[in-house]
Amino acid sequence: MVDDRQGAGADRLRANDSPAGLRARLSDVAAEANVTKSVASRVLNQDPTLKVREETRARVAQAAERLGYQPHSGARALASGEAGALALLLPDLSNPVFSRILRGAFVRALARHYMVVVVEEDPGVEATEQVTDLVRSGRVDGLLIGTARPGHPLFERDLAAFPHVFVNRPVAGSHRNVYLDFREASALAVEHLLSLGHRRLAHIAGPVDVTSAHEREKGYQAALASHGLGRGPVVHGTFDEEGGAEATSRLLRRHPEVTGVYVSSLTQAVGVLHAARALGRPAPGGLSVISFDDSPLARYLDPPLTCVSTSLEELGERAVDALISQLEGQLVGDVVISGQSNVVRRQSTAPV
Amino acid sequence: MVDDRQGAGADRLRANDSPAGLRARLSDVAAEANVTKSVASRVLNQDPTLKVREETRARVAQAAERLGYQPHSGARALASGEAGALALLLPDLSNPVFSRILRGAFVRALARHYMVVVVEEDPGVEATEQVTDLVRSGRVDGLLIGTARPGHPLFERDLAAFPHVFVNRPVAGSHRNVYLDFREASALAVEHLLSLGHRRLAHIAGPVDVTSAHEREKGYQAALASHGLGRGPVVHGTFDEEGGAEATSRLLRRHPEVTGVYVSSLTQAVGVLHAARALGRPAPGGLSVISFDDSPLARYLDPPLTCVSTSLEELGERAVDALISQLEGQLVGDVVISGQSNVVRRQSTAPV
DNA sequence: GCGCTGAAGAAAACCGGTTTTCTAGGAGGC
DNA sequence: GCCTCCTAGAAAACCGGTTTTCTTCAGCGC
Repeated sequence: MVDDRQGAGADRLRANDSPAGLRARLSDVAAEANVTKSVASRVLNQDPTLKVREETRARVAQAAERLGYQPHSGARALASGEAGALALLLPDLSNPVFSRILRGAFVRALARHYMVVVVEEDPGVEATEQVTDLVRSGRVDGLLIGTARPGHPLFERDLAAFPHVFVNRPVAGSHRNVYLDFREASALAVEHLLSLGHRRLAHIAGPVDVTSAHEREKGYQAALASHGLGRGPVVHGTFDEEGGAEATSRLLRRHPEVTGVYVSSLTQAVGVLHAARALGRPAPGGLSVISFDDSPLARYLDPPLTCVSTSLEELGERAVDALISQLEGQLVGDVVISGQSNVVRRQSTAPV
Repeated sequence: MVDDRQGAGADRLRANDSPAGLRARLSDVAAEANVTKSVASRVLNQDPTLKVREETRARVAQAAERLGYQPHSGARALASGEAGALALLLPDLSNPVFSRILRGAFVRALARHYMVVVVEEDPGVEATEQVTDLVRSGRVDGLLIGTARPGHPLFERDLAAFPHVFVNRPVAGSHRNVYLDFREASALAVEHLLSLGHRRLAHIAGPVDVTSAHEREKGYQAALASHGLGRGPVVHGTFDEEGGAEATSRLLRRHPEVTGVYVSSLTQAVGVLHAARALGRPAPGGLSVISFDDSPLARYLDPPLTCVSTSLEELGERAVDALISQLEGQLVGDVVISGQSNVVRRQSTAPV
């Protein structure tokens, strides 16, 4: 019948498919430069094993430029096995701590030609499944895990073999941690309070099973010990305003003698200021309050909050670097970000 | 030579390539179910044009289940032309407003089998380029644009033909807007102040070129007009604490007679409370303050902030729905989310 | 004059799906 | 008994890259 003619027609149409269409394909670039796909690909990817004349190389580069060539990410992922994307697992996006980590990770990843896919671990179990899918569908090449907790379902899986680093919340013995020097930061906070004459200190910590919070707590105790003050009181609360407020009322009930507290996070500190006020111990007169982590908000609280500022953006950046190193085959080991913390004095702390 | 043997060996190896390897491929599923790839694919994707016995269908489903089959996203994107991902463009992730929109979008997208890729428009120009790359590399199927401003570089491009909706910040005449009923929310705020006896009101607005802020401003004026109060004073400020504080001092200098203000955003409101305090007009006695948008923070400010709560998560959800409809070929038109706002009374507003 | 070697690039296989086209076999109509 | 039509599925083309293998040709030594 007419099958043959149709077939030929279709073929010709396809072969002629003008590069003026929508996107330029690699074959368009190759045709424009009078080379084959393979040469075009290898020139554009700087394949060191390729031998070409400089002139040809230039022709390909110009053709790509002229056509505005942008490789199809799916095709590339399929052929090369690399997705060019990283997943970042965060517990809570509404917390500025994590949006700052995200920002750092994002910018750094972009500079290194990777995308970042954010996953918020909201509904617990579902997020795990989602991450599994992300990995198994080949959408990402590695995981930046900011949600680590002991016994987290993620570690039960076979994902252990998949490239990953732990961001902010270290996992002991993993040798894949990127985190702030919590000891250092805690020492600064304690020393600030001591320098104002406070001797009866307390720590309002985060949840017991969050390692980053636990590190701050240990840093606090270590700092007290190094000043010969023995162990100090600690109360735990969730990482939000309510957790801070609730912990404060527990603290002041049990330890009314405390005059200075070091709070584990800024969101908690907002609740601490509130509760202190409500309990007739407004900062700084009734209680000196210093918080881990800074943000523009801190300046506008009542009273403006003294903080230990941290470099969360750098945390995100370094985590991306560590993960990419891992993808390239080098295991990096733990990365501890030190020497970046400093106390920002505002009005929530005062001499005794 | 031995080429043939090697070739055959390689082929056999590949053909035998056990599904116990790493990922199950479609061909593994097909082999397991004793059908061809095409049948397997069409069964799993519920192709309505496929004719198969129910029994075969079940065999394929079971095989996929047994092997834990997850299609390779790159391969699928390449073959089908659909990436299965949407980009969400946001101006500032550290602002909880946007993280809530993101959360809503994320959850909804997931339920509809799409990923969300977030892009923060930090460094201005670069972000535009980044979005262009995202689109042209076929990584996303559509754009959720939360960064619209008149004259934004994105609209100059040929992206107009690419599926997109505007989230939160409407663009007049685009017929692709998904936004809150700002008029309604502003009316509630104004009426709340009026109900407390305030008659000299003012509005602390966002940047002049942000349409969502402009809508609130118009809503404020409309509400005043509908109560026969003529036009009220408006001062503009950036969408952060400092912008709110600075606008407040300008306002109180020019209009000291004002007793109630409606603030365009919660971050600004923090600055407003601060500035009012600093200027000897602490809320609520010196100035009643009501803010657009609510958050847990508001409860813990001093004084706790009266807010018009909004459903930003729903905004994200509806935007995703609208965009997916568009991908499916139906142009939806503007979506205005009404009837969800209500005033949350706290202590920053009081009778005159 | 001839085989050898290396440079420069062409050709083809492959990644893992989707989608279109093709075909074997059985039922039904006449 | 033969043709047609339909069902159920097989076969193959294609998406746009990457990567491995092959080919051609010039220069060289002898």
